[in-house]
Amino acid sequence: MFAGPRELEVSEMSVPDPPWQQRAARKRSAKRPLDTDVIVRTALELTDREGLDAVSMRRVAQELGTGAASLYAYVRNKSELQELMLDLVIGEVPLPEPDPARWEEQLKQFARDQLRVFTAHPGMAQVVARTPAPTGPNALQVTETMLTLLRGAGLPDRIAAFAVDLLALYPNAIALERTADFALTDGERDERMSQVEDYFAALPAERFPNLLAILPVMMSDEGEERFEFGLELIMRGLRSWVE
Amino acid sequence: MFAGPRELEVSEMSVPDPPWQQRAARKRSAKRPLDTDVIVRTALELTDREGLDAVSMRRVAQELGTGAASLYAYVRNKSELQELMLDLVIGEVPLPEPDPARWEEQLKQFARDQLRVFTAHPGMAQVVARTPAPTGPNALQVTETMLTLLRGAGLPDRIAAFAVDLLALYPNAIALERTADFALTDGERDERMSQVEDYFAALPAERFPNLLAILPVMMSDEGEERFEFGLELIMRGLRSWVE
DNA sequence: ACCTGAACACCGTTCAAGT
DNA sequence: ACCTGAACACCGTTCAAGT
Repeated sequence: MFAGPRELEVSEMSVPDPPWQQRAARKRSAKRPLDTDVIVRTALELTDREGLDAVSMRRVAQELGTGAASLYAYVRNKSELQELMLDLVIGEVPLPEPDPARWEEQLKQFARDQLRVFTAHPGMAQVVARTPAPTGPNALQVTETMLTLLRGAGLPDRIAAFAVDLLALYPNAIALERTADFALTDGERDERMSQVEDYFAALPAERFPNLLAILPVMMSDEGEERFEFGLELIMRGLRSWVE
Repeated sequence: MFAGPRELEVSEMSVPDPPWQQRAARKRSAKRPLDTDVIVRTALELTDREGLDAVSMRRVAQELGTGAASLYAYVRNKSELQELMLDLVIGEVPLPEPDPARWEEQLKQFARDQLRVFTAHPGMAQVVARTPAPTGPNALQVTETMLTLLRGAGLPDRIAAFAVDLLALYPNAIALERTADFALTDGERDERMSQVEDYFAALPAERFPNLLAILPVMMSDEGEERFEFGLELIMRGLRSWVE
């Protein structure tokens, strides 16, 4: 496995090159033989800038000054590359020091951090949705910590096992929603938004009385409150199983 | 808009052609000019057989005996085609006659039906995740009915607005998970499963004590109970907001 | 032993040219 | 007015041929 983001590489700890050497340094790094790590990081940087859909084997190779075929020496296929990217991303979710007394707040914060991290890497939430059970080292560490909190709270093992799934599912589903329109420009987003608003407002009141009654609430811009509502609902549900 | 599945077309109500006329009938139908409806239905049939990833504009056109370019007279682009497919699928979710006394059970059944329908059309859950707010006629009807149940239960409008989102999000996220490995053969699925199991079992006990303690529960095949747990959790959470 | 150009079998979308 | 062949600019992946 490649090094997760919590481990610093030697190169990251050293002093930066002075400006007059940077051109040479870049050239050297371009000529340095590939390895899995640099491929995965390059793919992730491209994701951050242009979204996962723009990350093709060809684009990543181009970014590294080589051809797509060369990547296949280090990565089985595109799907494996995405799973490696995924574990790198999961590694950015901060791990709390489990404090049984604050289990609810710590689990909520976990979910908030997960949402934040996946929103910063547009499209990576799709990879989670496609990956049955993430088994990278960072994913395992996250799961272990969540289980510590859930079992420490006094939840039965069976409930804890279900809950750990649910607590990963929810922020990921929201991240999926929030990064869905990443490819759209702000103008296109606004246009779509006002079109939807007009369309809803024009619905026949006799067929959609509840929808129209609730329209102002649905259209109000409270994405964050909506997410927090879901978290609070999950916590209230979990509390009911604490023995 | 094209006709939803709840409306019968004339052709569907008529008696089937006798066998000796069917070849001619098929030929005629192959020559009949395209329309949006037949394109959407063909795309959905292809999805059911081979999964959404196999549904390209070219494949759909081929199925209809024409070229991809011809589809663009009836459908703006691939994304619009998928949104039309989505509303057709949502139309398969049965609408209950709202009974305020049974709001919890009716909402649960809604979620179960949504999961079932989206599992039957592998990949369509991805389209939901990508579509900010489905606005097709069938989607609107589903939302209206859910809101009737939620408001009828005595939930405040704000909570009802949040809850209707959550109640669509959850079965969809599970459907996404369940249809993720549609492209895999049964053999590949089993192989992956047993690999994951071996991998988990080999983890160092001192670093992952909770994960290992809970492994039997996580590996037990209770996907349905897991889904029902989430439903029950949502209901317990919602109950706490009933005024 | 390692790397890669070129090829294969695909994409979504556009548009000039046909009927 | 309607339809579509061919083209454009892309894909993921393989493999023979090069160094």
